[in-house]
Parts: sequence; structure tokens; C-alpha cells
Amino acid sequence: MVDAKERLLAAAVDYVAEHGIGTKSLRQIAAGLGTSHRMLIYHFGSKQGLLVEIIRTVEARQRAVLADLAHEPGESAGDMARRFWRRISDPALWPNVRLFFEVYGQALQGRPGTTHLLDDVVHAWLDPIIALGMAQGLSEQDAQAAARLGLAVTRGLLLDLLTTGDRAAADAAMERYITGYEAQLPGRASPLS
Amino acid sequence: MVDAKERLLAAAVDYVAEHGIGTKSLRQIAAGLGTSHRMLIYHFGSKQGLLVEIIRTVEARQRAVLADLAHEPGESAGDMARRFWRRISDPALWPNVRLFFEVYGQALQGRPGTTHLLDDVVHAWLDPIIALGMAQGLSEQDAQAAARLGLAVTRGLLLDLLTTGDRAAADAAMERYITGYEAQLPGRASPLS
DNA sequence: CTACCATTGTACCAGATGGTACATGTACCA
DNA sequence: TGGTACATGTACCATCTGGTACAATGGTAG
Repeated sequence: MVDAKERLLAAAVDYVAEHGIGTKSLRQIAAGLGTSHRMLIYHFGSKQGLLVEIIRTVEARQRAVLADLAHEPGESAGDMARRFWRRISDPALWPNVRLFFEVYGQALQGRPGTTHLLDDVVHAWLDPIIALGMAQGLSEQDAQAAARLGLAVTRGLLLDLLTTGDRAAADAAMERYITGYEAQLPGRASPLS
Repeated sequence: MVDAKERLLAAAVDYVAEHGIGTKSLRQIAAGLGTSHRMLIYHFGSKQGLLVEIIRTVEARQRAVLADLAHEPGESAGDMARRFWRRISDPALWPNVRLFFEVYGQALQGRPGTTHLLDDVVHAWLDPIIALGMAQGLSEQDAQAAARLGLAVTRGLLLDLLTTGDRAAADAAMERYITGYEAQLPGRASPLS
């Protein structure tokens, strides 16, 4: 079976999403999957090989969420942002989000096998949001700043949500951001200065 | 000397800020400090004991930055936010910030000895910002949402900055946020709907 | 049936890990 | 002077680590 490795990988990602990756040995992970550390080495070559593939999978899962960002016809930018936030803050995704931030933190510290996460973790998300902002009439400069801000808000509020579990508070903060974003779009009574 | 332990701790924090904490053994840390792992056990009891004290120190350093948030007379809220951002995004602090996010990620995954970081990592920052917002005339509800949003923006943009190193872009995004914040303060031509 | 190939179990390895036992040094206090 | 408390070095321990050697499956294609 070609995808025995794929199934093992998916299970491994779920396991480390649930239990953390930083403190787990090959043997612990293998035991959690009902296999032996021998099999992990066989399929992935080394612990770092497994780590790399796990991170590839985390990236892929994030991109799958990003793909849902596709603009629906007739939907306002604000409503799209609300839909996106509702989806990405779904508690069912929390283990994945936690794993994302754990790996992100290790990548920032240069742990071997993780750093390629950093290559796209910002820009892959920025580009579609920039395009969206420009479609709303923002200048390229404004769209870039707005996209960066939107990404920061999302990641920051996810951290808050994972930490406190206070969904209502995180939602309220996100709503405040979206309201402000809409107010800064052109074609309205200029809200500034 | 009573503070031999304190000096060792400070050096240990600097070391792990520079090299990461997740992948380092007691021996590696000790070697980096010019001492032996025996001494770390002697002073801190165990590896987890050292970990706990390192995190206490990271928290303390963060609070020291927070203390600088004190409102200067005659300064607008926006200018205060700008001053705060300039300070906390100083490249000299990047190793500490990286360590903060690394430990934060591990705490979210429940690594023993780290989780008490989570107790205050949000609320300790929120409270002064809420007070500030209310001093600017916001309702308590609005001040809470605005504080949460501001904290998320700051943490999110720090992640961006550590990842990309693109200071100009991060500054522009922060400036856009602050401008929007000021526009949402009462006492101005209502910018919304 | 046989030959082959992917897969898996068992057993092992050298090295690193956190932690301990014990002896030694060193300063200060009586 | 002697003692006492902190500090440090050396040596060691059991355990765990990632990784390997090798044999045994089991299915499949000739």
C-alpha cells in the first residue's frame, strides 16, 4: 500500500497536535500511534525527517483553510473576514493551531528541520489579502499595510483565544477590528483627520 | 555571595534567548555559561526548576517593558502606543521576544513547568490598556475589546517582524492600526455607519 | 513453486540525558 | 585555631535517545 506512510503521517500529526512535539521522543510518538519507533525511522528516515514532514502537513492544513478564503460573489470584505475568522477559530482546529504556534516558536529559534516554515508563513497569507484590499479600492501601499495588520490581528487573537478560551472576548475584538477596517475603506465619508 | 544564583540565572536566560530552550540539555546550557551541569542542578534543583525560573525571568523582563507604558502627561494615546511599539520592537530585544514566543508555544502545548506563563500572559497586559482606553472616553465594553485588539496587533506584528525582519512593513501596519484606533475614539466626527 | 520486495519484529548499539554520591575547596565566624 | 556552611569538581548511575543489523513475515509476479 502506497499510502501506509501517508496514513502514519496523518496520525502522527494528530498525535503531536494533541500532545506537543517538542518533548516527545520517537518511541513516545510511535506508541501513541500503535506502532514502533522502528517503523517511523523506516518510513521517514530519521526523527528530523518525520519532523519535516509533520511541518509540511501543518503548512498544507493551513493552506487548506486559506483556500476557503475564496471571495463569494456579493459578499462584503467585512463579511468575508467574519466568515474566515469563524472558520479558523473553530475549537475543532485548536490542536492544529496550537501545534502551529509551537512549531512556529521553535522555528524562530532556529531548530533544525523547522525553519523552512518561516519562508512562507507570512507572505503566503499576505498576498491574497493584499489582492482583496486592492479590489476594495485601497492603494497598493494601504493594501499591504492593511493585510499585514489583518494577519497580525488574526494570529494575535488566536493566541489570546488559545490562552484564555474566552471566545466572546476574542470575537468582540475581531468585530471591532473589522468595523474599523470597513471604516477605512475608500468610498465612505473620510473617517480620518 | 547570595546572588551567584541570580547571575547564573540571568546568564542562562540570555543563553537560551540566543540559542533556544527547547533543544538544549543541561550540559549544553552549562557549557554555554562556562559552568557544569552539576552547578545548575545544585542551584535550581532540577532541569524543570531551571526552566521555571527562566520563565519567571522572561515574565519579569516583559513586565519591565510594560512598566514603561506609564502615561506621560500631555501625550496622546496614539503617541503613547507609538512610543511603546518603538520600544518593544527594538532589535536589541528580539532574542527575548523570540524566547517568549518559543516558551509561549510550549506552554500552549502543556509542557510541564511552563504553563503558569499562561495565567497572566494576556490579562496582565490587558488591564492597563483597558484603563487607558477608558481614560480616553471609551465605554468599558469598548475599552476591553480595544485592549484585546491592541495586544493581538502587537503580538501578531512582533511575530511578523521576527519572521520577516521587515521593519518598515511592520511599522506601517502598526501606524495604520493606531490611526484607526484614534479615529474610533469618541469626541470625533463619528466615523462609523 | 520460487524469487522478490516491501514491511515489520527483536535485539542491539553508542552516546547523551537528568540526577546523585562523595570528596574537596574556600570563605567567614567563633 | 577549628568548625561550619556554601560552593564546586569528579565520577558515577540508570535510563532513554536516535539509529542500525538482521531475521522473519507476507503478498505478488514470473
